[in-house]
Amino acid sequence: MEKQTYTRDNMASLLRSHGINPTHQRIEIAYALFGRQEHLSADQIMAAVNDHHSETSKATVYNTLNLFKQQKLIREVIVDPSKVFYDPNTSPHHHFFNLETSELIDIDAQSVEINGLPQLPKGTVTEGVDVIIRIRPEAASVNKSI
Amino acid sequence: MEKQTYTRDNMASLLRSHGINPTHQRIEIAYALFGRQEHLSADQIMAAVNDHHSETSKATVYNTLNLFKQQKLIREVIVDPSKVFYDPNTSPHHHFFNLETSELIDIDAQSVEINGLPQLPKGTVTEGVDVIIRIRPEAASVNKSI
DNA sequence: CTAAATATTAGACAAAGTCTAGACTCTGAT
DNA sequence: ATCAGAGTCTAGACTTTGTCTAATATTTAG
Repeated sequence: MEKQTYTRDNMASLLRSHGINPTHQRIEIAYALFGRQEHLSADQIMAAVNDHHSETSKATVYNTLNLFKQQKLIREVIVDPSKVFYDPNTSPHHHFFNLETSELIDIDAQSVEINGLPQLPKGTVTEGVDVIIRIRPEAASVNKSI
Repeated sequence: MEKQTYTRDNMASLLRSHGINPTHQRIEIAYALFGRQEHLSADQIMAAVNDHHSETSKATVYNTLNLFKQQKLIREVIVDPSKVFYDPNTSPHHHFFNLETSELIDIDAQSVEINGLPQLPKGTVTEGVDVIIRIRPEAASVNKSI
C-alpha cells in the first residue's frame, strides 16, 4: 500500500467529499488528525491546532469533531473513562489499549474473525463491532524476592 | 444454574471474601449492584442507595466503587463517553450496547470465539478482551415513501 | 453591494469524578 | 472507662470534559 501524504490542500477535497464545507479551522483540525494518523483527544487536537498562533476556539474544535463524526470522516474511540479519542482511520479495525499509557494501537479487522455471537436483540440493527484488548506493561520485577 | 438470591447478609461475606471490610455503606452499595444484577452508573447507584433515607455521600460511592473494582468484585464497562457503568458480573463476557437507550446486554464469552488477533505489543500483558456490539433501534419507517 | 445563511467565538454552564480536611467509628491496650 | 490509632465517611471545593448561548464574523448568492 502506498504511503499517502496529507497536505492542507488534500484536506479541502477530503472534506468536500464528505459534504463538509472546508473552512480554515476545519482544514486545520482535519490536518492535525490525518497528518498524524494518530488517535487524539479533543484536548490534544486543540493544542496541535493552536500550537503557533491561537486560531481555533474550544467550541469550534468540539463542533467540528462532532461534525466530522456525523459525516463519517472520523470515528470516536471510547476506551478511556475520562475522554474520547478521535480516530482518522474509519476502515474496520480494532484496538489494543494500554491502560497505563492510554496509548491506542490499531488492529486491522480483516484478519480477525469473530464467531458465535448471538443474534441481535429484536428490533435492533448493528452499528459496528469494537474489540478492545486492554493491555498493560509487563510487571517489571514487582514482587520478586528483595 | 440455580437462581441465587442476594441478601444484605450475603453481601457481608461476599465483601470479606474479596478482602473488603464490610461496612454499612459498602453493603448497601454491593446490594444495589448484586441485588439488581444490572449495569448501573455511579449516579444510579447513589440514587438507589439513598432512595429512602440519605445514607451515603457521593465521595463514598465513588471510593467504594473504585475499591470494589480494585478488589475485582465488580468491573467497569466503558462504552458511554459521558459515564462509566459498573458491572457486578465479573465472569468473562461481552456486551451489546444500545446507542439510543444506553442499555447494556450481556453476551456470555463462552460461546464467542475470536481468531486472528495479532501478538501483543512487546513488553505488555493482556488484561482482558472486550467486545462491544453497538446497536440501535431499527429505523422505524424512516425514508419510506411518504 | 447587500441580505441571508453559515461558521466561529468567549465565556457561562453542566455533569462526572477527585480531593481535602475534618469528623466519626471501631478496636484493642491500659 | 479511657485513650490512641487505624480505618472510614462526609460536605463541599475543585478539576476536567464537553455543551450551550448569544453575539460577531465570514461566506455565498443574487
